[in-house]
Amino acid sequence: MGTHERRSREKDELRRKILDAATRIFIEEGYENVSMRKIADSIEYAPSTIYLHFRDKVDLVTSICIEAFAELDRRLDSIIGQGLPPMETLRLALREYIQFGLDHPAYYVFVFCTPQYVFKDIDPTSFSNIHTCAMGSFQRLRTGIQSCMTNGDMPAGDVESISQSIWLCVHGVTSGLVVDCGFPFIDRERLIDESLLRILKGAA
Amino acid sequence: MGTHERRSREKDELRRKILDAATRIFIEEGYENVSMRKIADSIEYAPSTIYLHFRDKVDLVTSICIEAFAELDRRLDSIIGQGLPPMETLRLALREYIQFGLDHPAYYVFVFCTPQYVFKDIDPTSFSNIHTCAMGSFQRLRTGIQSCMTNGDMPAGDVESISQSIWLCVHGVTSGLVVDCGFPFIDRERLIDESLLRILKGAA
DNA sequence: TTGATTTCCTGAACAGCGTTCATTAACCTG
DNA sequence: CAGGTTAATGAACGCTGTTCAGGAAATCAA
Repeated sequence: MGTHERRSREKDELRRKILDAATRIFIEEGYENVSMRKIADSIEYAPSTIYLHFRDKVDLVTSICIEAFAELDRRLDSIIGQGLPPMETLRLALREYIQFGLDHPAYYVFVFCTPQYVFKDIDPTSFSNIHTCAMGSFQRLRTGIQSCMTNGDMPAGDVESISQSIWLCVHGVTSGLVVDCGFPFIDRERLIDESLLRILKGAA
Repeated sequence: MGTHERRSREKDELRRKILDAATRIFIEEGYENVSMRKIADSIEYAPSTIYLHFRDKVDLVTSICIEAFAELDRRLDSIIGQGLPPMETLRLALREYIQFGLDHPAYYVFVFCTPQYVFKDIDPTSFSNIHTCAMGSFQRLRTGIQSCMTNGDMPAGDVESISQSIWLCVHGVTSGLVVDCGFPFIDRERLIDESLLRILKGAA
């Protein structure tokens, strides 16, 4: 009696359809412009149907972001796995982090540039889920810094403090370019590369 | 015949009342939670009256931010005016910049962390006004860097490139702490101070 | 003191939003 | 086929920014 299985498969398929439709809108127009009605229209269901699969809009968009940030972790792991010198690995990984932000502006802004008051009256678990996204990547940064110290490329010191400093700076480069607040930046590639060199020089 | 003058004074006063009411809500609840109806209620006017003084919500909030960032420029000028060594002046000014962001989270997030798609369908002049805010402060940074080079504290180089790098990093520290995306940061003061030292070390 | 004119302000309306919930329709089980 | 379960919906609630025809009040000219 595979009825159960088929039903739950159909349920998963609809969930997938919702996620895909929402992702398309989210990527193109950002969180604020994702609307439950737009999603529903595009998959030809009623808006209320979405609530059978997601608690609320934040829960839906968070699910999208979790998938995307898993992709970041894969990219980072692929760099780490190349067995390059610690300092070079670190630089490439940070470069990849920035590139990920530039490639997925809506995701990056939603997770790292959206203040809490935008998520007024939402389930706290939805909120904490958002930041589970980032913790995996940060753990990789911490490990990378540790390797640099062990290898003698960086003076021994408080790994946590240095990791957070470096993340803040790299986050600044990423968010500054992603948000694009109308500032007349110089050539992107050059700005990113020179910024990274300076950030690593400051830590070494 | 001071009628004209009185009338235009009354007009200014109402504009002021709107700005003050909006500022209160903006500070407490952020851009997204500012509503024309809330503002109107709190000053006992009809929502439509606000549109006689401001083109739209973005125009209103932008006016608020321009006032606030003028305050930042004053703070920076007061530091610059102390005649300290260039490097020390630079460090203190950057510290003040970060502090300004922490003191005025709603302002900082609105100007520097809000992507363009949030301002969909708005007058382009409203948008460009937002970033006029920041240009003054950035010009001061550029001058400060130039002084450091002239003084021999920094190797001669592309002032624009270094200024933008440093701003991106300092912006990262500010926005990272202001947005507070749930990350377990170490002690704020220490994180800020150590980050600043590393940023300046990377440029020197 | 009139009447005309300008200025200020408003109420209602439009189109959109996230979300809830009673009700219906479809399906599976026995 | 009856009973029960599940899926999906339409209508509604209370918000949002914004527009605009119309009214009220203050000013000006005669």
